[in-house]
Amino acid sequence: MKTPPLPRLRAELLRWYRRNQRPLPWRNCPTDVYRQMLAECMLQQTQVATVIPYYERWLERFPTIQSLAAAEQDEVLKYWAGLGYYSRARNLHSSAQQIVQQRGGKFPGSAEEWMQLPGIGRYTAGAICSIAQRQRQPILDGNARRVLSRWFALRAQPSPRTTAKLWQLAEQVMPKNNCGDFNQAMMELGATICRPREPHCDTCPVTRYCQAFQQKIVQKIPVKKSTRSTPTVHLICVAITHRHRMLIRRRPPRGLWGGLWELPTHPVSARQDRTEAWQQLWQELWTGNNAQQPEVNWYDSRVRHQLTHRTIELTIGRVNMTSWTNKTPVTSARWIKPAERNDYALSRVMSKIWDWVVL
DNA sequence: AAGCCGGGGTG
DNA sequence: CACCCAGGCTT
Repeated sequence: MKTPPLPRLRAELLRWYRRNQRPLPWRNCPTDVYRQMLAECMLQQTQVATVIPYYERWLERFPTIQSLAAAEQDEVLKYWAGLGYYSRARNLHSSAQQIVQQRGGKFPGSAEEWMQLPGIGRYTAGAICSIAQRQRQPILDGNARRVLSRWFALRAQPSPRTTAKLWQLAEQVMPKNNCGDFNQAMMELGATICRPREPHCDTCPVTRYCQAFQQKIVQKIPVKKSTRSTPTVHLICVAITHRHRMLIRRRPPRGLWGGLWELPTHPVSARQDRTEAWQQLWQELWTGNNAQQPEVNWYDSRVRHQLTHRTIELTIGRVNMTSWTNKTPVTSARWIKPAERNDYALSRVMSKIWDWVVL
């Protein structure tokens, strides 16, 4: 593998970055460790444009790491609701508490220490250290992976070995000083110029040092991994009302939409119909209640929701418990007024269903 | 090494 | 639709 003249490549890239970087909120405060930590966590697998409004709203409610550490998880999830990958919010909350309660509010001082915290992997640790703490640490995200693969014309299949090789390259190309700017420049180039599909090689500042460009194989790099199918999962979701109140339930602390609230759902397994699923859901909500359960009015149309690796198809039902005597369900559930909906963290799809059912 | 975890932007 | 996004964690 040919190595480009690194000093010149670094200089050209940094020059381009200083002139062309996008004005992003977290770039106004590069050495604010809390804000950088927040941004990096929100940006995991999430595009910049999606993050910005969440980032701003979050900082109004949790301006400091102390305020975040002191908050209830419910409140934290509420400000993450809709952003996806909710373990990030739980982990960030937990990390904030560790920093405040166990370290007296003092942030970790090295990448190794950062990686001890939940939700902080090698990328995030490297980003915080290099950008906010001005240390010399490499990063490797989706952008850097693509940029480096092209610079070095790396044709290897995606694999842990390839990832290790790319980390090695990331370490090799980073400059002695200004490592944070260089890392950001690499990501910025990947996001705006060296894009996956239609890279703007005509405006790229470093084509002279790009092996893939020189060999005219930019489009073929990086090698994509084979795509998996997206199976469809069927769920029922039942809006249970009583005296103008809606029954909502907190989902289990881990797993899909962990810790968020929902109108009660239950999977409809193969060779099973919605009525059987409703019976099982009923048992979950009113454990040990053997009385006859009410009939559900099912809507004809279904709600489809696309996730990355699966399609969710929901059958929506409605139950009004007018003359029901045993109105108290399990502790994870509660009756709320429609106006109280904004007090609870709902996933995107549940938000959609709520509007559909309530309005 | 592979699966799980959301939701949105984009061609 | 398909692909990918400033990834991390569990199995």
